[in-house]
Amino acid sequence: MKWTELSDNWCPVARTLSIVGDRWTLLILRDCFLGLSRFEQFIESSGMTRHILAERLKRLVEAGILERRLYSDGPKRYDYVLTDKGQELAPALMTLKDWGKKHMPVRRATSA
Amino acid sequence: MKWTELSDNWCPVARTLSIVGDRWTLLILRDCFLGLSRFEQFIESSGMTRHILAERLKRLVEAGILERRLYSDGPKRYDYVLTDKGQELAPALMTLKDWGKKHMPVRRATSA
DNA sequence: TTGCCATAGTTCCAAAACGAAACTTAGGGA
DNA sequence: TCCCTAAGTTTCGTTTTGGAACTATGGCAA
Repeated sequence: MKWTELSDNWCPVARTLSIVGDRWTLLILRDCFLGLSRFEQFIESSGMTRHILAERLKRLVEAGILERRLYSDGPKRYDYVLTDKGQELAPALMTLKDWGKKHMPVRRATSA
Repeated sequence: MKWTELSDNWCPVARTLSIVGDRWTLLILRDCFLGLSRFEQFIESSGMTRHILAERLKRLVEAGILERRLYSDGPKRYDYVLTDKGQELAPALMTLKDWGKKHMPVRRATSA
């Protein structure tokens, strides 16, 4: 079974994961909760490649979790902000944060 | 940057995701919380391939989230149970469940 | 004692996703 | 005119995934 087919699974956890349960998506959302909204900011903060970021942002917008917003006419530039639906993922991020603080101590410093 | 390098990230969310933030891992844990513990049960419940399941179980055991437990001598058989560390992921699963129930309605029934 | 069954994996291979780096597009400003 | 910013897109080699078949170990029944 492919992972994408989970979107219609009987289990709400599986349905949620069909959107946010891959390698980087929740990290983008973390950045949103930290107040970041632009492409280059996500790149710098998360360390993911532009390629993947672009694809994930597209999916998050389609899913109604982020909104793509024109912030500069002139050279047209867009940024990304959480919708209400996206905001409601805050508790999930909090629980993951709490678990990480308790159970995943840092071994050595990294740049990102 | 590779996703596995997140284990030493400054951010506890990132560190957590370096273990549970890939395509099937949280679904295995969901099954554990539902009381499942055996290889064939995970296969049937989640729909993932044996290949991936074996790899994920190994990582979860290494991470101290599951314990591999001999449940039958005779033909040596092992099952997998949550450690205390694993149990503490319950709140995360709950928040993902709640979000899914609210924001990801089912469109059509599926077998799994 | 032979042969089938259950259960937990492993192996193989093709297809899809990822990662790194270069390239593109659309103005702004010196 | 030329370089800069910022949001992507393209290309291509590597890694991961998905599907299916295969292996290992012993129980049990004929």
